[in-house]
Amino acid sequence: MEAVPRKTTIREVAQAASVGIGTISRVLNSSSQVSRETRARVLEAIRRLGFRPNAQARRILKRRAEMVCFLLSNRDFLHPFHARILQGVESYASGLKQHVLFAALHYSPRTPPDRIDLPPVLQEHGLIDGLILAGTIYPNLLRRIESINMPFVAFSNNVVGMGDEEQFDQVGFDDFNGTLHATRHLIGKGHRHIVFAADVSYPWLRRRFEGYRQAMRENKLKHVLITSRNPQSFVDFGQKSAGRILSRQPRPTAAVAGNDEIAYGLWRSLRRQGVKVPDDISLVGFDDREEAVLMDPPLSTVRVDKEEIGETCMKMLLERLHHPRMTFSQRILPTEFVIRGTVRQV
Amino acid sequence: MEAVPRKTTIREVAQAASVGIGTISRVLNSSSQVSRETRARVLEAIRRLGFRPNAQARRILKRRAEMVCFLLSNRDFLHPFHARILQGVESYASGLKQHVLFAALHYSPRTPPDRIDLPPVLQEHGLIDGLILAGTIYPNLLRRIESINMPFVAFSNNVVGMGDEEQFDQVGFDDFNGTLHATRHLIGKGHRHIVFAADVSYPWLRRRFEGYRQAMRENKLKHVLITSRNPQSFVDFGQKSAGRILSRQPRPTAAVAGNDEIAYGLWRSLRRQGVKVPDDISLVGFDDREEAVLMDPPLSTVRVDKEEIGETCMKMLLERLHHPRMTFSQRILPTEFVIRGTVRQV
DNA sequence: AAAATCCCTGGAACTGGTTCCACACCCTAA
DNA sequence: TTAGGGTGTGGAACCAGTTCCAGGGATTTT
Repeated sequence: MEAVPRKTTIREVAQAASVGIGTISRVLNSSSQVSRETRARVLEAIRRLGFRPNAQARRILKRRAEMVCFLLSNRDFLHPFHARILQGVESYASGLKQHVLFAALHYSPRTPPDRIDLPPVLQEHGLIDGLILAGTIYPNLLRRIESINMPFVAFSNNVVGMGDEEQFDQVGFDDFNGTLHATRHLIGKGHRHIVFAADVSYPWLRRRFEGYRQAMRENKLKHVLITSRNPQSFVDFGQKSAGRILSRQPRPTAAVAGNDEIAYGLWRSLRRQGVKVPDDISLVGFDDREEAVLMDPPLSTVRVDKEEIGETCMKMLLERLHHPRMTFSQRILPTEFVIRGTVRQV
Repeated sequence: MEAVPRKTTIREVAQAASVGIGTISRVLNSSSQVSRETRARVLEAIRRLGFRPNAQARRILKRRAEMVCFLLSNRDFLHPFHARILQGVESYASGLKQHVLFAALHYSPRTPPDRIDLPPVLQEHGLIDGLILAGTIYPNLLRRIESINMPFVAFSNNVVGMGDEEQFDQVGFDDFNGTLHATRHLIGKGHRHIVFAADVSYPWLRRRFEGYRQAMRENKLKHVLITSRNPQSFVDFGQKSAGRILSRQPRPTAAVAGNDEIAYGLWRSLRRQGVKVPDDISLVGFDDREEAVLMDPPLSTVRVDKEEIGETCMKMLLERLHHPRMTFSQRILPTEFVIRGTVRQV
């Protein structure tokens, strides 16, 4: 490897400006203890020599990396949903001169914590100050993170198998109220036979189901859960659910899908069978992914502000770093039902 | 801010193992010059004290950050396309213990280079070794990057307004041959009246148009370029193009869209007007975005291996870092036409 | 006029690693 | 027996910053 050319150091600048090294440091950190003339002379020398302070050296002394890691776990790919969270993290972070590292991790929920092979960023020490966990999170990963004493905040909607006694900083959005309002909207439009389609073994889909059930119960309506066998994906789950919905007597006039992908699968399969959305059946989704607007008609769905989730994660992590002993907090961000074209009045 | 607890240092480990500090360093860097017994004693002390070497300190001496920045410019959001490139960068990088920082930048092509406000990562010095540029790249950004002497590799497909004399490392995929093969495929299926829909003022769409034109020319067919006015987006462009395609005499039997989004808009608008794809008109796209498979029928399109682009960018950047004086290189990755359901035999 | 205070400045000591040189020790060759 | 070579080890010097203390000079207070 070729040698990297040596850069100008603080001592050379000090020499050039005929001041001490301490003064240079004070100018760089805009401490007020420098007279106007000295500051001007130093700044001029800095400009002339093209000096740029070395970030690493400062970090050693500050004991802060001013860097956090966004860790995406168990996703074959950075979906737009998480991409937007990352974007939220980055845009908030960069305003505070904090940097964001991206890393991915694949692990099994059954691997013992100490066997989880963390990405290189987490193996080194002092590289990052904290961690934002996104993707599917199982208890063993949390144990592992705790074992290396790394402060973290988790995007909590995809947390699986965690007991209530678990304590950590988390940011999520309101699954329950999301479907509660969506379902109320359907009921308000005159629908009575409304089904819910999702695999409720996922905790977040279970919470959405409970929101739906609550809305049905408060209107004395019967709730119906539609599932399907061995789906290959959420879209496939939706496709397979369509038949089950149509075969019910009386035929439901509306369906609440556990997420937009299920809604998409449902929509596609219904359309193929000549069932029109929303003329024959109304449909609502959850998440407000990009595909929702692209559907025809565009999907009415529960919007989640992903950027805000990212921003809140970053904010909370910084608080944690400033106050390590602070009690853990949990933030649930509100959702919003967006009315597009897949719900009709009956 | 609360004080961060001091960590064990190499000197404490040296004391505990009754050896010199140099020996600890040698053990850490698995240099062979350490006897078996000494190494064992040191490792034991490291384990007992829970010592983890400070990454920053090493970086100062090595003059390498072992970190690169993935810079996404002028995108309102990290689309799946670029997300996959990032993923490719990260997965290749992490195998080599290199880290990837994510940053976003918005700038105008008309801002003078020295006025471009670079993200914090690039303002600090020594934080990263190099840069991977993705998103839309104008010459002024390159000037700016060059002015801070930061080695970089650009994802070249979205480079705009660059003269041929411009020299820099770039990785791209083959726009020209992509549409060339796609169009040949249509011709092979018996199509004669084939149009191309895109705004060719984008250099990459222009190259795709040229590939299409080449295929038409070599078969002595007339090429037709469809554009539309003031589109709000690529999808909208496609929607607005549908009418123009249908009004042509004789009516085209196939359309090559400049990208999948245009294809999607086209498909949606055609379907609304009762024109069936592929029965009435065949359609091919470009990029193979996630939406392509979701369309109904799924879209035949030109696949681009985004992960490979990312991987190649990272590989090339590392080469550049190892050999700063190496001549610039340009890699064009091949594309592949994937046959799905939007092309029929005529 | 002397003492106290304030502002500004220089630079030694420090951060936590790596590098390199000197040296001790053992083994082999002259 | 002595010279020469290889291996293993200690630790000073270094990297490029920050921190802090001591001290000089100007200004204000006593």
